[in-house]
Amino acid sequence: MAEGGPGRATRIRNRWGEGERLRLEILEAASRLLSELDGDDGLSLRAVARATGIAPASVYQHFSDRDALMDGLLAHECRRLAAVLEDARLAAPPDDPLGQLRAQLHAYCEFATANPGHHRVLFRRGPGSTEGRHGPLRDITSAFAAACERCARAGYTLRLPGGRAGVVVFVAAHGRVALFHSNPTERNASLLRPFVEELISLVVE
Amino acid sequence: MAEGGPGRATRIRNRWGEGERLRLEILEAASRLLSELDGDDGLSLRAVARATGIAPASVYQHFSDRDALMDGLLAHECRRLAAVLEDARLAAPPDDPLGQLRAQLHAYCEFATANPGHHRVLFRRGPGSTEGRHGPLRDITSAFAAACERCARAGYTLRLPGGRAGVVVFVAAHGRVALFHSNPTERNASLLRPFVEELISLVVE
DNA sequence: TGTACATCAGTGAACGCGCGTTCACTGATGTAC
DNA sequence: TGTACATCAGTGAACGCGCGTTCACTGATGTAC
Repeated sequence: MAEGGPGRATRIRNRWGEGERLRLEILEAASRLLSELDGDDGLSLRAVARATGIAPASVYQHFSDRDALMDGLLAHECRRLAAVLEDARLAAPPDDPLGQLRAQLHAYCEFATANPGHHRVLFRRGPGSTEGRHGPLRDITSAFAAACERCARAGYTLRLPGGRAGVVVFVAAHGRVALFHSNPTERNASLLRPFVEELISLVVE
Repeated sequence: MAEGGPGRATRIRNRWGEGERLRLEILEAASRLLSELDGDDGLSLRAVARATGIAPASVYQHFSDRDALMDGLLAHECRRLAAVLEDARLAAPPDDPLGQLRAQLHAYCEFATANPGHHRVLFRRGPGSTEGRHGPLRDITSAFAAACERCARAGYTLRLPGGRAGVVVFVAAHGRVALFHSNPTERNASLLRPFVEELISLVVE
């Protein structure tokens, strides 16, 4: 073993024909690592390999280089966040679109504050190549825009046209989260809920 | 010379008793480097030394280690941003507090979009030690809160109490800037002005 | 059934690189006597 | 005035480290005949 020290998990190799499983194992290990790191510094290819319990060279069977690994991780985290938002919407009453918007905003803030590393990976500048690679932004903003349009159809009066209210409210929550992460004195998750309520009060009625 | 290659500027050493000058030269070189890097990756102690035109070891005469250098750079950039905001306020008519608020918001966005690296350094998680080290946040938010309170005193009706309007408006602009930096499709500075106007329209009157 | 070969999942060791940091030093400029 | 010494600004070379990446390999499992 190249590195058998602490942190190197023991692992039984996948069976013949099941090598593709390792790809997901790597992404899940990287995701786990992000939770422990609370930031994305130190998220090296070698660290991911250690967390997965494999040799660094083995990563190259599934990702052509470090950038490809990070792109894969970005896509993985995009799916996770999209699921969180969809779950929040489904958990709110189906006939309460404002409640759904509120629930999704709170879910976003909770995800972002509880998972600093994941949030960082989702919203950071990617490695050069714009090709075929895009963050979670388009899906998220359109989700919030749609939520606001449902509110408008249900009779709420919004103070911005079309989906703009949703965009503004999400962007503002994103800004609050960014400050939560960047400033030690702002790292208090209980301040996020009232902030979100303020935002909603600005935009609706 | 340890590294005489390209990037190493020629430099005449400071005169006897003027060694303190180098401290500022280092910070200014680091700041210049941030402009070229448009991000804070690659902002190593050695890269700063190269940009300053000195040997890496010489940095240690003014900063005890890399973290101290970064703290010094943070303070340096805080002063720059504070000056930008103050200049914007002074450039607006003294009897137009709403114009001052608007000017400061636009100035913030312009600084942040034109200086990605500087913005990143200002709003990122610092090196562990919270002691004696704080970002520009407190000064900025209180500046915007004060701007909003001036508006209220001048007769404008704000839809949030006290300085909250200023805080919300700044946080939302910060969120918009963060997306500008994180998402290639959002890197269009001309979209920031209408966004700021939307924010102001939400909060005032 | 046996056996030669192909394919698979993954490894171990090495490479060159830039990094942060240390340490003894160099040469110029000041000061004490 | 000269001279020994102290202080100053800054250097050069080396250290150990973790990194991304490459390459020939190993051992197990499948397949063709």
